[in-house]
Amino acid sequence: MTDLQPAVKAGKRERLVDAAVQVFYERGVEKTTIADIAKVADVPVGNVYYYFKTKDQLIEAAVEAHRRRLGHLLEELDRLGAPQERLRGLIAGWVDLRDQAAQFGCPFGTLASEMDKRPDVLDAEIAATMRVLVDWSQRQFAEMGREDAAELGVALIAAYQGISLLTNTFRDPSLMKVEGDRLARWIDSLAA
Amino acid sequence: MTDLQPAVKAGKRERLVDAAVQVFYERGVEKTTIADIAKVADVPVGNVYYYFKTKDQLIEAAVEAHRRRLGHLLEELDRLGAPQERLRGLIAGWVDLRDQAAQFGCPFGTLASEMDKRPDVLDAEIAATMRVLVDWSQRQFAEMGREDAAELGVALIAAYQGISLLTNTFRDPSLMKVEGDRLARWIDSLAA
DNA sequence: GTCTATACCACGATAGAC
DNA sequence: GTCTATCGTGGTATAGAC
Repeated sequence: MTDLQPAVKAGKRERLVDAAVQVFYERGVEKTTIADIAKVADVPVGNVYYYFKTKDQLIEAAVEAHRRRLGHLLEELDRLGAPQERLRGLIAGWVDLRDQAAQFGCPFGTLASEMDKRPDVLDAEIAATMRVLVDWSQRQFAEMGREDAAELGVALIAAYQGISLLTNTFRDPSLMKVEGDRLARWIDSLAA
Repeated sequence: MTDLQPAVKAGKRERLVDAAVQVFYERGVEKTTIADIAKVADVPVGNVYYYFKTKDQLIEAAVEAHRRRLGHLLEELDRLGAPQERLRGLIAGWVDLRDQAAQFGCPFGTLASEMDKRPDVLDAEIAATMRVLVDWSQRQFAEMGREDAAELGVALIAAYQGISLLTNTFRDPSLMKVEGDRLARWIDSLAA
């Protein structure tokens, strides 16, 4: 927050956010208690409230963490040469995490879905984070010379969110693999 | 359950299930209280427990209701002539409900997503219901002569689940419309 | 800044009168 | 079968000692 915080404080706060991201993902936000997060972060329960006054603030911090993580991933992908390669790189990352998806779904999509039902948390933060991903995809399609880049970007992210849900519902990681291969072929077929 | 129940009893039970389906959808399962459902169904709170001993039983009844509703929808679509027409009919239904999707997401997808986080409820029921939809889609693609019907059926339902999530996250019904049109064109392009 | 003990409340579920 | 009143549990949040 402000400058020059003692290292210990920064460490605890960070551990709490990391724990929140993890436990929200695995157990769901509604079923997660502050005590669950405190335990994983190895911080006494009451002390959590020194860093986050409410559970909602912890959720917001978790969303922020997702946004940062996503930003870094896309920076990595931007180093790849052609837009097709970057898109295929994104898909490859999804397929790599297919076992996780089968267990818990998409780390951010499940959060977005749950947060829609929680009116007090700012949807704006969730939507903005999802938009980072959609915008990036649309930019790649545009660089490929596609006039319909806008709808293709949406379609790609939707395909991922949807196959994450099905992979999770059927607990079958191979669904993600098959769909990833199909999407990669589709992208190659779109080259202008 | 057993035969020859008085009409009044059947009426109340049915009202409770209808209310559960509606409120679970709009407010989310975790945030919904028995009192919420009782109120919408116009049944006194304590009386709910005469029909359903636990909240989980109410959830199971709601899933069952989704399965029945889905079964009827697919029967309707089966009356249409060609498999392409049936698939386009399915998509048209999704697009018609785009405003609802923007508000609350896919009625069944959001439930499936939430139930993954609730270990006590039988996933089997959820997966079986989703499978009805996937199987039906795969059958249509197979009738169109596609060898890859299995992956196309999964891809179609995933596309719908994903665009429902994005439509909801961005609160923008037009996303569903644009993706629906794209999917319809895609299906036509697949005709053997 | 750290941690324990606890206030307070909401919800699921039950007891028992009618 | 119907309904009211209430219990018990568990979770968020706080008070206040250290």
